[in-house]
Amino acid sequence: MALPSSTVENYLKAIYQAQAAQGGEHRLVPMGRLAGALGVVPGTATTMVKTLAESGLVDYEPYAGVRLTAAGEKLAALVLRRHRLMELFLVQVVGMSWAEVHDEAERLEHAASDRLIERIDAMLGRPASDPHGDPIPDSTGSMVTPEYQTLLTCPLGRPVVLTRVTDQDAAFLRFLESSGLKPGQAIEVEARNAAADHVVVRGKGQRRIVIGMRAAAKLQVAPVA
Amino acid sequence: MALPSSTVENYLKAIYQAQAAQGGEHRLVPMGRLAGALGVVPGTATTMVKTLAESGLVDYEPYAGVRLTAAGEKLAALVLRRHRLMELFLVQVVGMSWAEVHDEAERLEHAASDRLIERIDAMLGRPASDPHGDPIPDSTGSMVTPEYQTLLTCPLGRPVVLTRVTDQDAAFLRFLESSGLKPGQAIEVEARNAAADHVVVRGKGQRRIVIGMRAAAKLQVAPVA
DNA sequence: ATTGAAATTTTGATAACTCAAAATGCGACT
DNA sequence: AGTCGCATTTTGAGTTATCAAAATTTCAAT
Repeated sequence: MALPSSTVENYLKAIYQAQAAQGGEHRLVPMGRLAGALGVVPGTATTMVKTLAESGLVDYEPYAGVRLTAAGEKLAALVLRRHRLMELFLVQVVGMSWAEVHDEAERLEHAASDRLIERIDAMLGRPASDPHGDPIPDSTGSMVTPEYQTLLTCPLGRPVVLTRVTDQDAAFLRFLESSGLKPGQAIEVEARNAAADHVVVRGKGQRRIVIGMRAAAKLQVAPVA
Repeated sequence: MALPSSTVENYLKAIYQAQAAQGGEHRLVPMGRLAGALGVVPGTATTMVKTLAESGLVDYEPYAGVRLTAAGEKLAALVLRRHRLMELFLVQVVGMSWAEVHDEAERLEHAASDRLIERIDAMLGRPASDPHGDPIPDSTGSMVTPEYQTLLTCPLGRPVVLTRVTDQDAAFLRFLESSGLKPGQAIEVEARNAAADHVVVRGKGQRRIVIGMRAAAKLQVAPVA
C-alpha cells in the first residue's frame, strides 16, 4: 500500500479524535461532524470516506457514519504521535509559544520522516505527553489515555495538578498562559457557582481566576500524590 | 496573490538552481533539463512553465527555455532560504547527519511557516551558509555567493579551507564525511594527475585521500587568511 | 401510516498536476 | 535548400480532492 496522502492522514486523525470525543470507541462518527471538523462540505466527506473504506482503513455505514478499523486506528495514532511530538519539540527546543505550535505542527506532521520523529522522540526523552497534556502514542501506535477529572468535577478546596487542556484554540491558550494555567501547574478549585456559570480557580502562589464552566470543562486535573 | 503550492516552489527552485549551474544569470534553462531535474516528463514541464509565466514568475520563450523574473527569483531564493536553514537546523540542533538532511529539508521547506524559519534563523545566529557551504539568502531573498576555486583549480601544496560541496548525493556525502572532508576542514591539494584522472588531498592531521577529478570539481575551497 | 425536516448521498463540474504518445518546430549536416 | 534527428509542444486522458446543488434516505412527530 502506498503511503497515505496528507489528506488521508487528516481524515483518519479527525475520525480518531471525533471517536475519542464521543467517548465510545465503537460508535460511528456521523458525516456531518466529520465534514465540519475537516472544513469540507458533507458530500466531500462522503466521497473520501468511501475510498478510505475501500482501502480498509475505516468501516463505513451509509447514512450512519464512519469508524476506524484497526489499521486505520494505528495510522491515525501515528499521525497523532507525529503531531504531538512536533508540538512538544517546537515548544521545548525551538522555543515557540504554546499557543502557536498547533498550526505549525499541523503542517509539519505530514512532512516529517519517521527518522526525524524518532530523533525528536529520543531527544525529548520519550515524553508521555505534549504541551497540552495530550498523551503521545509510542512508535507502534499504542497510547495510554489516563482518565482525569475536570475543574467541573474535581473536589473543591483540594490541591490538584492541571494535567491536560482539551482545546487547541490559540486565543484560549494565550489566555491560559497569561493566567498561569499551564499543564503541570498546581491549582485548587475554590468555588463553583452554577447560577453564575463560573468556577473560581487559584494557581499555587498566583491570583484568583474566574472562568466560565464551558472553559472549565476543558481543563483536566489529577489529584496530587 | 495566493501562496504558491509546493509544486510551484519546486519549479522555481529548480529553475533557479539550473540557472546558477549554467553560470549565466540571464541564460534560458531548456525544458528538457528542467523536466529532468524535477523528475517529470518534458510535456509536464512545458505546461507548468506556461502557467508560471502567466503568474509573472518566469519568462518563457517557446522552444528556447525559461528564466526567472525578479519576482520568481525572489520567491525561489526564499525557498532556498527555508531549505538551507532547515538543513543547518537539522544538523546542528537535531543532530542528524549531513548526508540525510537534504531529503528531509526537501519536504519540510514547504511546511515551515515564516515564523518558524525566523526562529530557526535567530537560534542559529543568522548563519551565512548551510552544512554544504551553500549560502543562505536573507529574509528579503538576497544572497551573496562568493566565488571559490575547486580542488581542480586551486594552487598545489598550499593550505586551503574546504568551503563548499556542490553535490547533495547522500552516498557521496557519506564518503566525504568518513574521509574527514567537511566544510571548514583545513586541507591541501598535494598533487593532480590528469592521466590518472585523480587528485590527491590531505586534510590537516589526516591521512591522504585520492579522489577522481569529477568529484574534485565538486569541492570548493578558499585560501587561508 | 404519513409526512416533514434534517442529514446524507449523488451528480456534474472544476482545479491542479501528471503521463503517454502524436504532432510540430529547430538546427545541423549534407 | 532539403531532410533527419532531437527537443519541444500539443492533445487526450487520468488522478486526487474539492464544491454546489439536486436527489434520496432516515427518523421523529403527528
